[in-house]
Amino acid sequence: MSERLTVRVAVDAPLSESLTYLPHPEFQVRRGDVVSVPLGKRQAQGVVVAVENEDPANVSSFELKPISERIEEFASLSLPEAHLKWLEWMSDYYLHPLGQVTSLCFPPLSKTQKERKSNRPPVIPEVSHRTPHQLNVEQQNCVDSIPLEKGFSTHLVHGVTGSGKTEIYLELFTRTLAAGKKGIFLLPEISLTPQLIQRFAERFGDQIAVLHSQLTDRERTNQWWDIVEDRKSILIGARSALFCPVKNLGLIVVDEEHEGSFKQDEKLKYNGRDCAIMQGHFNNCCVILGSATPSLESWKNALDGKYVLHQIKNRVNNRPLPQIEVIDMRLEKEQEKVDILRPNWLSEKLLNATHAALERKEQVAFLLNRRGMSQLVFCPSCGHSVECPNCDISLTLHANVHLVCHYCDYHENFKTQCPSCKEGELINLGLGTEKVEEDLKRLFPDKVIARADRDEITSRLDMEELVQKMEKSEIDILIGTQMIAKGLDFSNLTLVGLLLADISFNLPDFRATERSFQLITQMSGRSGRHVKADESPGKVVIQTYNTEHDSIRFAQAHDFEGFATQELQNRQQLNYPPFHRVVSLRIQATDLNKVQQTAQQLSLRAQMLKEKFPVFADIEVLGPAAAPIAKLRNQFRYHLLLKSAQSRTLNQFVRKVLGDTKWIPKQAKVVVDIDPLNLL
DNA sequence: AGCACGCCGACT
DNA sequence: GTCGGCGTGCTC
Repeated sequence: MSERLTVRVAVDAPLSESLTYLPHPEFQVRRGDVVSVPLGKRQAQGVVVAVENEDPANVSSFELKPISERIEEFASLSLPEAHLKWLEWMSDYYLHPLGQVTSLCFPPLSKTQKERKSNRPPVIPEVSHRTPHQLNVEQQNCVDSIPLEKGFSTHLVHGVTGSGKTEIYLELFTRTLAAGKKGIFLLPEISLTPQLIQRFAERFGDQIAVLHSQLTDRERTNQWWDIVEDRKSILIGARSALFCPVKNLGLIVVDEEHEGSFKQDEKLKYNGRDCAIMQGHFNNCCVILGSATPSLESWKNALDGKYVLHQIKNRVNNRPLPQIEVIDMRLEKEQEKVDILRPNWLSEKLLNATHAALERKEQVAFLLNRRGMSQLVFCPSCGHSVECPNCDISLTLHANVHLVCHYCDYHENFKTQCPSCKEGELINLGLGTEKVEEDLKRLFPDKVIARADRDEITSRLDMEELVQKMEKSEIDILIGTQMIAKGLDFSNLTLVGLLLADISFNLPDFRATERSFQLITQMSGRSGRHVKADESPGKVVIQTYNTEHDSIRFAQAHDFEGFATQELQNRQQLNYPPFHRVVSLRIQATDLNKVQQTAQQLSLRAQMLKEKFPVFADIEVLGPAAAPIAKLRNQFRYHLLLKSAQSRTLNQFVRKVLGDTKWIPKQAKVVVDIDPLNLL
């Protein structure tokens, strides 16, 4: 058989390999081109990854089909080589089919020529230009020490809250644009606030595009083309913005790099921060990670010299750091003061501080980490608690009428009679934002109280409205979850109360302490951001049952480095990240037996590989064990944890353990999570 | 992911 | 008889 050209295409289907096609008779394709190909009985979109001579050793037993067409819209757009390399790395590293990785690069709708009129406010606010602030010495030194022209390097900017990191980023983007290059600014979804976008708009006018989950498909598609067709130069977005094929990339900034929400928890389980660094690597440009509370992973990389460390130790204009007071709720409990007006979740000191702040016409925020608390509806006479029938999770009471599962969509009406013993009356243990709001309204009847949580703030417009009201001081007391702990900047907010700091101390998660430290530090950073150097600092009150906990001690002293040193020691002793890498293999199925059996097989395969290949000898295999959330959406869950000092070895090991996956029973599913953050 | 095939229970 | 449920298998 004579040699002929074949085309390898990564198609949008869960296939581990790309498929081989024949070239189209009328046009040539090159690597990176976007094409439509026949796939079974349908047409699928795909990306050409190679054009090569047919491998004679690998002549297939079936007729190859030719490519159907080049997709019109993308005819002039080929994925840049650096972007393709990055996509291939993603596919390899996270063990996800390349075709499904590449499919994330494209916008949800097709391009339209004519602009339709929309009632929605514009994605990019129209604001007048504002001249940049003069950078202070620390900020200027930081900017000057980042070699934008010199190719790939990663920089960790550790600046205390309120140290003006955003001004540094703005200046770096200004320089990038001046060099004729583009930039990406990556944030956790939750920090992608109107305030932030506005600051960029004031500086860069119509040079910016934005991609986040609150956009409609049409808005997203238009923003995508604005960047791809070079009408805009700075892309601001959540992790998925990395997939937009930005040509001529000169800078990537990842703000709040410690945020766990950079990790996608489903499908392609990637970490936006880590992938941003790899994208910088393939594009040969600088990557900046910024945080007031760097992740221990990044901190260790900085200590090891893999990242360049830049520290900003002072707040702008030498504003003082807030004063953090820790309240021991155990003592509060013991005192049992007869005070009908004061609910038991509120300490006397926090109540007094609230009165004082409100009298000075300043604003107060209460933060409640509801997700970490075990909300429990419970029968005091028989001990029964109400659980979700689909998940191994207790239900949460809303508005005193609905019982809701926060994991699946299950909800039922709340009846006070205990369904188990039919005698007791169910009571609500634990504290929710709704209860806090109710109690505060009673305590401060003439104050305006607003609540910010998933139930109250559901859209971009809700958030914008809330922010505006806070800015105009139309709100006196703000109650919120995580949502309000990040990035917000209100000049009149001088008191922040963290109602229960003990968020996840009891969760089986080695990162609980780190998360707690981050939350306290970030939250306290919201307080008193605009007091002058000689004024009294903002105040933070932390209520806890664990006053001596590392996360609280170090956060109170504003001592990140002390905390990191201590916590790194703990991690090293237990072979946890950042010293070792972790992979979680989760087995799930509707049938518990099937799950246990598959988990057992999986663990057996792992043990055998360890014995057979000496390179895998140092890999730790933990489990199999029931996952902390043992049942979710009617599926039972077991997991295996793999640990190794070498990410590369671990990757190879996982591939071998899974094998061709034909051994996995049809009813069961094995889910791979590389570098997992969520171990539930 | 789609899409078809195939095997079983239920209906005009 | 055949309509349609979803378990299983395949896509160059």
